[in-house]
Amino acid sequence: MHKKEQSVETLKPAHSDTEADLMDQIATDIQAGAYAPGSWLKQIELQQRYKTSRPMIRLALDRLAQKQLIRHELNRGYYVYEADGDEVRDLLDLRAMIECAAAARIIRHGTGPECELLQKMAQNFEDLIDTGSIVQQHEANQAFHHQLLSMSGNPQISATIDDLRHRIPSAPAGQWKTRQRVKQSSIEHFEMVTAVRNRDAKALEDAIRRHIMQVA
Amino acid sequence: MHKKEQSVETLKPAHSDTEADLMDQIATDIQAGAYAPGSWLKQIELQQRYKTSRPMIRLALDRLAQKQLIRHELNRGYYVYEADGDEVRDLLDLRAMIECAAAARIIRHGTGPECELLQKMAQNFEDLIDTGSIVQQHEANQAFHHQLLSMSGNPQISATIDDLRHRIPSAPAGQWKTRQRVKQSSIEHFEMVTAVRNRDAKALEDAIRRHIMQVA
DNA sequence: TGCGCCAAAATTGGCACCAATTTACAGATG
DNA sequence: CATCTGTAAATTGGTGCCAATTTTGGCGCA
Repeated sequence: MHKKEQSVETLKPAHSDTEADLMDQIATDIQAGAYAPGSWLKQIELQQRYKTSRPMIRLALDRLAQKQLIRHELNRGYYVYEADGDEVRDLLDLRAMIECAAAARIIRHGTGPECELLQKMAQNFEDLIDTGSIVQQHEANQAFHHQLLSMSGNPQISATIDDLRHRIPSAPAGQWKTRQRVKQSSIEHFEMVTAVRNRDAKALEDAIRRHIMQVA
Repeated sequence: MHKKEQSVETLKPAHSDTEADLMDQIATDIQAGAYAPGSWLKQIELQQRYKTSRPMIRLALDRLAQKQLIRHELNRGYYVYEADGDEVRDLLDLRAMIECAAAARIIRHGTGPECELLQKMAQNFEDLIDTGSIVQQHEANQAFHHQLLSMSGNPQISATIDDLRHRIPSAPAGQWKTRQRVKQSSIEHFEMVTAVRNRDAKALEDAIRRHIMQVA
């Protein structure tokens, strides 16, 4: 058996309204590290855990499997999937590809107030370096990138990148373990803001590529 | 009622093995125009049509809704969704963005035999211009682009583009209505093959962009 | 003591039934 | 005659239950 058992731990027994919320909640818990990669997601446990019915759980698990966050083996169940080295490399490559190509559109369509909001989010991330928790930092980083991509004027880009990023193992897996790295991320955020302000597409593209590839 | 009723027509009563095949089959039938955009997908009809149970149908419909091929209204059901003008523009923009960025990688990683296979597929599409049906042309075109993108060495790229292309209304919607346009597509295919053979990234990028944007 | 086999327990997968909501139709009414 | 209304049909959404498969624990045997 190469699959590890799930780490139960004490999770807040929050319950969800719709099935979409349920899926998001499970996804959040997975990325927060509540369920270790390789651990089996037992349906009855989830059913009790999220205070919902079993078909609901099965639907949410199927959706997560479609998103490639978990995997399904017939008559065995669903387990948390962690992308291996090659897949992570390909995902980061694709993410950098899209975001860099979006740089020109961001420069073109980004308006003044949007730029200020972006600056605000970069500052918010900066403030959370010392005070915030890992998940707070992660959320602030995600919000920054979402805002940046939304300035491209093409909502399909941000949606696609969001899906992509969810498949890349992040915070708890440990590329942000050092504060030095988080600080470097923040610096690069401000580089992007400056590039957008100066309407310098090439500088923005470079900053984005360095920022994404720093993980590898 | 702004949603049209579904066009029943006579569909081959093929049945599927797994639930994934069922979803693909429904998706194929939708893109083949069996169900008109806006028409409601009634679960009992689908159940009889595809010779399967109702939970299976519901699972397949949920997956298609996740893929944005259809939409779901609570207590009303699922209906075929056709992307509007803005969304199509954004999807084509994103598709061109990714495929153009992939051009450099295709030039870099594309090997000789892969290039020959690509040539073969371009020829296959060419041969189907006069003899083949619309769906055959569509499949040959899809196979060509899939092969081209697989030569980038990054399977995530082709997977993402496949998902994207499924969301763009295609053949029956009528951008291939004229034979002239199909011929032009074939010419551009061979331009891409030539660019790959010459290892000319810029030429490949231009050909790809023109090819994708010809639809708009 | 280690290996293989067998039975019991647990978990997943699928199906059938029933409730809730919406839609369509018929009838009454102004 | 148009419109509103109430009832019936149809469709969807959810829950529970049971079969099929896998895992686990225990027993016998070399």
